[in-house]
Amino acid sequence: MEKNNTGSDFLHVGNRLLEWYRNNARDLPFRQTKDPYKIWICEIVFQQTRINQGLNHYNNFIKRFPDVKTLAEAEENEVLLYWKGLGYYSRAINIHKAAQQIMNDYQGVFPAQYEEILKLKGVGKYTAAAVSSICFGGRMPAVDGNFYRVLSRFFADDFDISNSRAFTYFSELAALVMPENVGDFNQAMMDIGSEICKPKNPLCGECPINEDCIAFSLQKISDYPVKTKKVKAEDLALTYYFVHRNEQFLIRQRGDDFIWKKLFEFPSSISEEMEPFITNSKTITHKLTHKNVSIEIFNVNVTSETLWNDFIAENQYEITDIQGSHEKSFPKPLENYIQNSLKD
DNA sequence: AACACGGGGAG
DNA sequence: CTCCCAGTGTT
Repeated sequence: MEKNNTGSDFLHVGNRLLEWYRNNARDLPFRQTKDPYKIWICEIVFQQTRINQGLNHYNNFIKRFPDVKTLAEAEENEVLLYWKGLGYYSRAINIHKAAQQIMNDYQGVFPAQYEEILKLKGVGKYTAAAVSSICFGGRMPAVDGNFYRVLSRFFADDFDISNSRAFTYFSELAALVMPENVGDFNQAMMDIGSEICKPKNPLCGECPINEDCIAFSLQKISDYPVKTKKVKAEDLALTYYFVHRNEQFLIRQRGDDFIWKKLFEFPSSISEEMEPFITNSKTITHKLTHKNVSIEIFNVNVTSETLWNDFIAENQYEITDIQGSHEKSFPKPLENYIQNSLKD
């Protein structure tokens, strides 16, 4: 029996995954490069994000910010603009800070060591393992949701993936099947997980390792992975005023706490004198992972120049053109609201 | 150790 | 509707 350097009897499994990957790898823009900058960006973009959902954002981002230096020198708001609609906006803030870290702490040269990559803002164990293995021959498994699913099924292992020790636990399982080429192995696991070993209706008949898959042999695929923790969404009610005059409207930038970090929004209140200018209101419901958001937006058409100027003087709102609003990063529901207002 | 953080697509 | 996705930071 062949053994790999962990002493396990599963070397052939890793090799079958690599062979499958050579013939079935998805043709993705970041598959033709080992530029650590591009691999890093793609790892961040695709955190908790399907490939189809983030592909345009990735391509646009790389086109505008082709290297670390360009990104580090950009304004944070422009980085956020390229992240608009992707969600988890702290990723954009951190990716920008990390670029500046690389300029300041590593003379602009992307660090090659796992431990150094891990120090970058927004880079955790998964991303550090992925970048170091794909670009620098590192040997850490890039344990993500795909690893949890593939390995829990392969070993029919009921370890709870919502347990905070799951990353370490499945890293050890991964080491049992990990071949010499860890970079390709990590990418092979991602593709197997998304194309074959899918959450629902997996294509076990086409799986290159189905002969050794215990859950498959037991017809218990749907029992894995085990995940006990359920997220409950709470209600969140927001009120906004779309205060506009002469094709312009008022906005302000959110803080870096709570939801929609650093994105722009409308005023949450108006003065009493403004109330007569409210023409209508609209309630939008929007689902976030942890919140059911209900947004009531009042349309305020300020026909009085005096009141418009007074309101702006009394508050620190920014004035922006409705036509040019695509140059700011708004939360998705507000983005949609602005787009609809353009049609009127 | 537990929780917050977006948005979209599949079933 | 529910689940889950190339996870990380904070408390």
